[in-house]
Amino acid sequence: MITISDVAKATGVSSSTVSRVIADNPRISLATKKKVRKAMKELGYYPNINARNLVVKSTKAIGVIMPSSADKALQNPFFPEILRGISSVTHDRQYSLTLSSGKTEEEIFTEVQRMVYGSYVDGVILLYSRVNDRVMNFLREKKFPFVIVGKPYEHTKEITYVDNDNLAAGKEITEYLIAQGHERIAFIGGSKDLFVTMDRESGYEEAMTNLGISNVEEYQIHTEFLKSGGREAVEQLLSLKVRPTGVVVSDDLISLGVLSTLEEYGLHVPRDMSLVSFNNVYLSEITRPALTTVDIQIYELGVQSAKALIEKTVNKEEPSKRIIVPYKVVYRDSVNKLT
Amino acid sequence: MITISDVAKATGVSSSTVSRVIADNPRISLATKKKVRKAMKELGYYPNINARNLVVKSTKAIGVIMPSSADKALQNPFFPEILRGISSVTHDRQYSLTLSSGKTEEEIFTEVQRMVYGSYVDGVILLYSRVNDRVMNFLREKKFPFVIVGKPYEHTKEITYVDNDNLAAGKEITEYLIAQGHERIAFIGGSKDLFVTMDRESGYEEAMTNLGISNVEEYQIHTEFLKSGGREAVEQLLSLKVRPTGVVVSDDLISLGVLSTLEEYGLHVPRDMSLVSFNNVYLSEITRPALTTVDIQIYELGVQSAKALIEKTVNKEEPSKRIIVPYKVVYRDSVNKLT
DNA sequence: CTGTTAGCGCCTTCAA
DNA sequence: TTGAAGGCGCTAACAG
Repeated sequence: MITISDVAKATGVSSSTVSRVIADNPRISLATKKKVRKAMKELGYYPNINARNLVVKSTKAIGVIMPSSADKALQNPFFPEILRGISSVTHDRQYSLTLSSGKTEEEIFTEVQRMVYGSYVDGVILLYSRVNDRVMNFLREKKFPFVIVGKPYEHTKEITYVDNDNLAAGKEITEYLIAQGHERIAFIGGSKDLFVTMDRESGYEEAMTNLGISNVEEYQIHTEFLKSGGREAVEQLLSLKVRPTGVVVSDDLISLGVLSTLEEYGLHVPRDMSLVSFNNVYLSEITRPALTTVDIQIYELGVQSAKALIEKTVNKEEPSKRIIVPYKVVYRDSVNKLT
Repeated sequence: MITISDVAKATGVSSSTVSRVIADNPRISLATKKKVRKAMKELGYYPNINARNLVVKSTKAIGVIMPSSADKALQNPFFPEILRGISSVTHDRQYSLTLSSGKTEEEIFTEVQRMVYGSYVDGVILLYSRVNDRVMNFLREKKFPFVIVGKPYEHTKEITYVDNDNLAAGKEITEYLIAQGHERIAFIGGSKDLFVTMDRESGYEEAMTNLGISNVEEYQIHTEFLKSGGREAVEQLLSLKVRPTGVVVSDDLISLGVLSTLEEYGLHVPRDMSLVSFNNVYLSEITRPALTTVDIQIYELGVQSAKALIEKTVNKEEPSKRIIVPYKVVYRDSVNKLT
């Protein structure tokens, strides 16, 4: 490994001068800068990040915490996509990106502890938000910079988070269904204690009551993500004496299962049943029919959260904020207009 | 931040003793060990990773390089899944995991350079393998530890890589189709210069010729991943005077598009067309029909590559090896038995 | 504009 | 079994 003092020697200056050249300190003459840079290039010098981190007490690295991989939800294309967003800004700002996942909540917690205490990272992005989350509490307690993608359970004012207006989105997409003549509309959502689900569902409920259509309890179903997910939910719905004509599904991935089960039962979407959902993951254009879904701009969620976090880490006094990424409904072929 | 000398003071020993306790050095008496550990706990001491890295010249971190995000392929659930595998071993061994992606090949290259020269990581896993890849060449040249998931283009003997026996898999799955009575079998693959595609296709070809069924060139189609992917390929196939009765698709994701297009054209799978593919991504059980596909054990690919890499980093002399993760055909409902 | 000095937190000889 | 001393590579005052 070739160090700062190697290039210092080679150039005949002191190592602090070299250090200043690296930092592009304006008080160094252009002449020496050039000289030093030349030597750096020739010798193939690259700064040792650990040495630097040690002294400046910053790592220029952020940690991204994934939900526990027990959650099959991890398979959601949501994650690669948000990672793409995050990493585009870390790349631009020369930050690095440490990924942390764990099988259990426990594992995740210890990883976060290591990250924080060991100064692995300057801040952390939480890719999930659960009620009363240990990790989040820890971070708050330690006053360690973090941002949440999604909505925090409590202390909303003191936590920076990046989210969509899921309530509005839920409302809008439901109203769209209504506008197409649907009245018996069901809701299929993921786990009840996920905020996304709750918000989207509230939006759905609001739209329904607003239009004087009473919320039928049997029409609101919660299910696991993959596989069994859609299936059970659909079966429940189909067993009802009065079937819905449309359904709002809280995640494209669940829609896939729903679609599949529906077809299995010989029902055609959208003819026999209309479907709308959320996320606009690439899958939603491949399914048949292609899904009408809310594009929540996953990539942008990543970008915003990374930016917000980095700001927080460079300026610890940065006030907490709430960043709402706009959504956009993408109309495709899964909805039928009732006459 | 509380340091080693803080706990030294608190315990009345020297900092070197504390350091040895951390390393669990056997030459320290149990008594002092206990005493020191107690103090560490009370004070909430955690080792500073950068300081340690600086002196031991190792980071206990590995870098994972994703394919350029220009490739829509990134959306493949393959990635979260392999990351899960990798991170399960990094977690176990207390390594950390730095993720690097980039929009362009160029970006990726500079990131890798930073990682390597700046001692961010001890080694690198390449999640893609392209012909004549700059990154790979760089790594080889620098003799920096790395492993490839997939098959390297050249220097196969000197590079450690983790792969499936895609040729055998391609052959087996094709033979299965043949055994079901199919003779006109097409192949739809991703980009031609991806090794996976090539190998799987070779397997397909072998199976066909083995059985004296000549390879029809119009039956071998290459396409982009998402969206348009399946569509074009299918249209090409359907335009043929003699249509195939079965098709081997090189990736579940492409199968989705294929399925969708087929249905659009009013063809029923498997009745009118049988389909088999590769990866056994969770999607393949949700589609209708559920796909018969080769389970390549993505998670395990991740585990193996991480293990191999870590071994390489701790023992630089570790010989290169080729690790083949077994595959397994998962039979579901996308194939029709012709009588 | 540049050099000297000190020190970040930790590990590792070398002595004792 | 433990301490003292030095150094990893870099930056940041403080001088000049």
